[in-house]
Amino acid sequence: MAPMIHKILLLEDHRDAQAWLLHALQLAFGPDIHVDTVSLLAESKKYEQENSYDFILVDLNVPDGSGVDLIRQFKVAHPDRYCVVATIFSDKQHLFSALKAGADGYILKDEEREDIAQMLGGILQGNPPISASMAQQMLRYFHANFHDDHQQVIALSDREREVLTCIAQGMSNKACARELSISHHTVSEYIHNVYRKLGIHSRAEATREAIRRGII
Amino acid sequence: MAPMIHKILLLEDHRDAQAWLLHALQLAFGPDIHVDTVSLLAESKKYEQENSYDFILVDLNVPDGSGVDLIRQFKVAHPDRYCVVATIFSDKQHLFSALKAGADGYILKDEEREDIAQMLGGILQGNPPISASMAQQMLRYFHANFHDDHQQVIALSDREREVLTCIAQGMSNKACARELSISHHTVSEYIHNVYRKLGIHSRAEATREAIRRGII
DNA sequence: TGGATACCCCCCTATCTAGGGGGATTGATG
DNA sequence: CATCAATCCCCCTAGATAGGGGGGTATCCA
Repeated sequence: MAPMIHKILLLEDHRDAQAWLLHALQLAFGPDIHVDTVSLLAESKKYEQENSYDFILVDLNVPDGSGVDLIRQFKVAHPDRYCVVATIFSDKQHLFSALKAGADGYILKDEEREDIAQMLGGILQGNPPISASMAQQMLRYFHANFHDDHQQVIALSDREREVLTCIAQGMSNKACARELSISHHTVSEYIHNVYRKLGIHSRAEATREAIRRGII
Repeated sequence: MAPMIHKILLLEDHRDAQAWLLHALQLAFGPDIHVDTVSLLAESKKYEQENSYDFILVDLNVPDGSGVDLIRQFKVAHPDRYCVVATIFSDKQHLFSALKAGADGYILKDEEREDIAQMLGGILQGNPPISASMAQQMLRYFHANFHDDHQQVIALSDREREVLTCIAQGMSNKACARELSISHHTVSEYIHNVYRKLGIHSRAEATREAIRRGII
């Protein structure tokens, strides 16, 4: 990852927040960093293309779009450089769309400036700058699947699992039969068994189950 | 969440690590905590059932099984109490299986004792105790899907997306028609369009696409 | 000897898939 | 203003497929 952070792009449309975040950046990375501050998404994407930033700090709601677009552009071009969100949005939609776009951190602007600076600086030691409540959200994401996961897994036979794998990938019964070198009547029967065991009644549900079980 | 932490269960089979973690717990939560220390999974599960702990600190590899089982048991019984992993395993398999089981934190034992204590204590302020490299793993998990996600998303019309949502959940064309209050012939045409746009040919594939796109 | 598993065959009907039509409504563009 | 493209809605037919029911044989293992 980036060993030093000098050249920084800050996307933030509020004057006050600009100054506030700039100060936090200086606290985090020292006084002689170079920070380009822009207020609009379009502007930021242009700057990003024409310069080579070590680090970008991004607000999500800017007047002409979402900072997520900048994150995406930056991370496609520089997957190994850092990109952190600073926002007031604490909902999981904003969080996860930013993370999916490639954000390496997600800070809420209602924190103390010193805390923000410390979190930002931590990135150089490999410590992702993530506000406590956002880290909780991420944990909850993993906890969410756990109920489904550990309840008694209905056992499928090898053949049934193979058939399920095939049809969940969109194969027809005949294709599945060819694949497994059995008759399509037999395939049909296995599917019947799988449906009965899993309590489902259609291929779409079978696909969902297969994905949920990690079979495909 | 738990306002105070008094009664703690520590599952850890190494003598040295027991003392080390006990000390970290005292640094984090004060000297007058009560800590039951056990070395075996079976023992820990028994203790957990017979007592009411505010907090459990769990090693993953104990001689008679995996600490994940204790986490699961504890979190099923007390979803609102804290459970943190302390381990030497830094791979994502161990991490994610612990998180799925319900872990609220994941600490690597090669950290400084003061850092461990600080992370543990942070839980009372809602700050999940997660070692830096493990937090990075979690981030990478979300980044992983981003390539699929941002490649040009084939646009579906509102109606097409609604229909896709229905059939991806396993509804028949007729059920979908009832749901959306349109004729099943129309449903059939929308499905046809969706198939064409997404380059698929079956309901199973439609379900996969719908899941991949986050529609269901 | 029963039960679970794997494999095969036949039947039926309902549904789906893929074509072919026909319109109505928007919004942009010349 | 026309008109063009996109979107949305409806109808029809025909063949393929799926889902549910029945029947059977063979193996392996408790």
